Amino acid sequence: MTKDERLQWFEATLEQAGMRRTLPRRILLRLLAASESPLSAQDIYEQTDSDINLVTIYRTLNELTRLELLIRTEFGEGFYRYEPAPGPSDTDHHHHLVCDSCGSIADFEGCMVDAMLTQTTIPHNFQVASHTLTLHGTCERCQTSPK
Amino acid sequence: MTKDERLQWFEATLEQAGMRRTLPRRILLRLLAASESPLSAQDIYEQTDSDINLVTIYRTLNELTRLELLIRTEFGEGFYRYEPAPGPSDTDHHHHLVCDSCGSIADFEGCMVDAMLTQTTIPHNFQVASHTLTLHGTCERCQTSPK
DNA sequence: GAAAATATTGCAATCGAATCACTAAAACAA
DNA sequence: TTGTTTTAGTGATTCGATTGCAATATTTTC
Repeated sequence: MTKDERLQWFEATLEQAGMRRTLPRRILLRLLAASESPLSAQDIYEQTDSDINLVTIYRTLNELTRLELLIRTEFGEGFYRYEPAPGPSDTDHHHHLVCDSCGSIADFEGCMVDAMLTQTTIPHNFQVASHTLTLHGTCERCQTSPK
Repeated sequence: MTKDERLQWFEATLEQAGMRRTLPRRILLRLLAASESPLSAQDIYEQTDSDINLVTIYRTLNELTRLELLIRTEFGEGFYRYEPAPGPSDTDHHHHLVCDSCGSIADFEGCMVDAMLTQTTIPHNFQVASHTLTLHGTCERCQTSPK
């Protein structure tokens, strides 16, 4: 999914939901799309030099998550982090490697949970819609020089 | 792992850590061990009829988690839930099915993530120590009568 | 393009989960 | 029992996140 495609999808989804295209929403999604790793509300607040009110950031994050334009994940830090959703064609989703030593979060492409699930019996007729997988451990840097 | 084995392991770990065997710790672990699904601090507080101070519950949960006697997980509700750790022989760990409709949390035995990881290249030489997998979707009850 | 309609933002206050500092109490060792 | 150390309880506080309301900005309509 290219950057333009993503933006177009974003605009279309807003339109469809009857929501207005406002500066905070655009700034926020642009920031998230450009980020290497998931951002917290506080991260975004700081990266915008406090131009956008923190309340607006929280509200926007909630709305965009509800529209499934963002994915919200908790990595054991006590707050949520957000990142752009993989898009309607859910072929390229990824998961995360969390370093328990330094807290860094890296992407982990090539998820095979879906393939795995086809060969497994899910109890209670539970209908799986999505999944979250997070690998915890030690990143390369911390293996050589632990903090 | 039987109930007795678990209790023994619990006592031994406390002893080893130089921690004392106190009533709150025993009550708390007994409650968690008896529960079908992960409990929050608030859950425990209510189930003990407020006999144990909430601060003590939080502190105890943190300590037991640090000793790896408990596992802490966030299921998207905004707070943590706790459950007994699978034990030193990490063969029988499980994951969870979270119903996005009613919020129920069920266990999901038979994880094959570890097996999966042996056939996958983890980027950046990341050393995996553990993982968390949560399946979201709709439980049987909510499929027939959605809330 | 200007004005009306209404969605959205910002501010102040608030909530709820979780933590801290401190004192009182309980568990263990001698 | 006595003394030492850990642990529990109390009150205050922090921090992430939410809410009500007035002010503002975006879209719609003329």
